[in-house]
Amino acid sequence: MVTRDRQRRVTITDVAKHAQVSTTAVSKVLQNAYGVSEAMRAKVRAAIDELGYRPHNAARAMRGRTFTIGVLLPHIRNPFFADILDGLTEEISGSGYQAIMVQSGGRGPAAERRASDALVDRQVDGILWVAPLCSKSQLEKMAGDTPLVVLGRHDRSALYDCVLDDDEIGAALVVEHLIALGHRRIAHITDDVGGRSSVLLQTVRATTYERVMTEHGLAEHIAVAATSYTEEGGYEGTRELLARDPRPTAIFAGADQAAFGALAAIHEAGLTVPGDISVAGYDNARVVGFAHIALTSVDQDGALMGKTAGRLLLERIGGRTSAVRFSVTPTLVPRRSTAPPKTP
Amino acid sequence: MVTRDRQRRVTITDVAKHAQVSTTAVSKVLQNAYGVSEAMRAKVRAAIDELGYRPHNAARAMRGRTFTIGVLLPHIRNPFFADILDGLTEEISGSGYQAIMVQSGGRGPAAERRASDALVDRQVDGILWVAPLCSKSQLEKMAGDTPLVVLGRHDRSALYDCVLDDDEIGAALVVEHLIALGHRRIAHITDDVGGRSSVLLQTVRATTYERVMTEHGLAEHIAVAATSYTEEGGYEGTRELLARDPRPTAIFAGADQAAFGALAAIHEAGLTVPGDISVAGYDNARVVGFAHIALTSVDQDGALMGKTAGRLLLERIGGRTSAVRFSVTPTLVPRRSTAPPKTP
DNA sequence: TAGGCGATGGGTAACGTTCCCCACGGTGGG
DNA sequence: CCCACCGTGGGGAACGTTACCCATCGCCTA
Repeated sequence: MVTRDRQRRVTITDVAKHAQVSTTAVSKVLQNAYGVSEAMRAKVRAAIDELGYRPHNAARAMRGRTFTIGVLLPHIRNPFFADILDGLTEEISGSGYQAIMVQSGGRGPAAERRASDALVDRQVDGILWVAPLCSKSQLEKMAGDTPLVVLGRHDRSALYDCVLDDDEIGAALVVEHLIALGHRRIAHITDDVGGRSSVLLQTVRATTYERVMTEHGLAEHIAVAATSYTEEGGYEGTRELLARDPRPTAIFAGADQAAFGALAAIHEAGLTVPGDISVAGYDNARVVGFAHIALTSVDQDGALMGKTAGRLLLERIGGRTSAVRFSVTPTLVPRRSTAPPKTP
Repeated sequence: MVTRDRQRRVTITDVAKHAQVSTTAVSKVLQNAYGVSEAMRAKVRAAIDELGYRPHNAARAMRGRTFTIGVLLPHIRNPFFADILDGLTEEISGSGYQAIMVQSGGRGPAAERRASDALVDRQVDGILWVAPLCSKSQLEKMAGDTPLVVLGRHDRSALYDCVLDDDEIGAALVVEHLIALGHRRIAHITDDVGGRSSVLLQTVRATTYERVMTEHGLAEHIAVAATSYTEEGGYEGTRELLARDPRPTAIFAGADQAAFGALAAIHEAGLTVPGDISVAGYDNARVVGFAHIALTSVDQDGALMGKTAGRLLLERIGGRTSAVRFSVTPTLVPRRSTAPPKTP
């Protein structure tokens, strides 16, 4: 490998020389530390501006802080994650921290592990982990190294904070909405890529679906397609469900993305929404209200969740060691994709 | 701020002690450097495994390399970016490099600047910058610090590589497709958030639209709504276009996301697609084929572009200094959202 | 007036890694 | 037999920043 002849960076030493003070003084100004006179502050600030100095992150990292927050996302295809990230960005902007994202999903637990290691190795000051699949003990191990906030997972730990929506309420809202409309043959599309652990939100949604169906005496109509929370998953799952006889009159997809795939499969089968089949999703990503077929969905305020996660992370970085659990209550947003079933 | 009592990391010194060799030797093994016997290699490898050693990234960064590639995306809402990232990830997986993402857009040029600075400050070994808005001189300045590949921008530089699709061909394909169907009043939705520089792909698409219209004697029907490549932008732009009299019979949205917004606005106005109005997008993000209304779009193979960008970046990091420009030829994917206009 | 104290500024040793050197031992050719 | 050379391994400085600790100075109090 050839060494690039990049121009030498401006360092804290250059600033110190230029301002005719010590590097320590410059560092103190940078940290807003105690024991710096106003005159010193001004002098150093001027030198920094004049030279266009920017702190060298790696050097800071060697001393313990990087002013970086790592975000682990399964992937970036789900628009709901963008809402979360917007909230996070809003919260940490102005705090001096910068968020970096890494994709954790798509290639199984080994990839997830690699991605989380990558953030730890890069010495980020805190990690927001969205929908982790790994074990609680692994999360706690990481929390020992780095302040950690977990989003979208139903467990508790004394070592990290949890931000989630109440998926039991959300899923129940959908199923009860469909039942209230008169549906009985209501099917569900779930994600089983990460297994069926009860801490995973997809498991909670699926279990709640089954519970509510049973409570309403509809246990015999329970029909679950276990694919994934993606367009492809929704498409395949729906094809599977449509092949059953009698076919469902409503489909509750565990995520909006899967619901999109469901719409495609239904259309391809020559059926209409909501005429022949009602479809509901979950997440209420901004796009679903804009879609041609406005999708009934469950809103869980991703921006608020992201914002809260950012706040909790900053608190933890600031020294809080007690654990916090923040849960938002989801609401149903009925739109045109759900309607009473045709009388048979 | 409280110092966390995180357990001390395993360092190269620990490995060296455990293997009873020097730190230099361990480093050499890590680098696959010349001058290391097979026995030494094995001994060090064993010690590394036994201790679970992972190199400390910040310390490496101080010496020049981080094994990190930075990706600057305007935002993560556009599913097309996910295709690019998949390609990049595929290419660099196994190379020892890790990609980290930063959002550059959403809050104007200052935010873009902050995001790019963040990556430079974090000493990434190379940067893939998707759809930058800043000036060429700023890009070249960055390229002096860090190997740079720019994706989706119509310029050339001796200092960085360019990956793009031929937007002239792509836009022409759409407009000619609509004209061939019999449309005359074809409108366009463009993005002018980043200004109207001719190096921006949105400008190229808009200019090409006007050129092809003119070439077909349809100059008087040119109608452009300048909003943004988002659902909201497509929605607002379409409302604006629908208010004209006579209203267009076809809308070419410069991006799929905007096309989704257009579909919503058209539906809201009580019109049908493609019955009353044809709609075409650009990017052919995977989701558009799945949507209920399958959208006519332009495919530019984001995965290939991402993969190529990754390759070029690795080459540049490896020492290549000559500039490369890689252009994919887009293809039209006609779907159900475009059809001949109603005879008036 | 001496001693102490608070406020400010600086010297310097780390942090973990790499890489430029140099040392050492063995081998082969003159 | 001596010297040059090659293959291997190690010593140690350097990267930029921070934080501990000490020095200095001016002022207040006993």
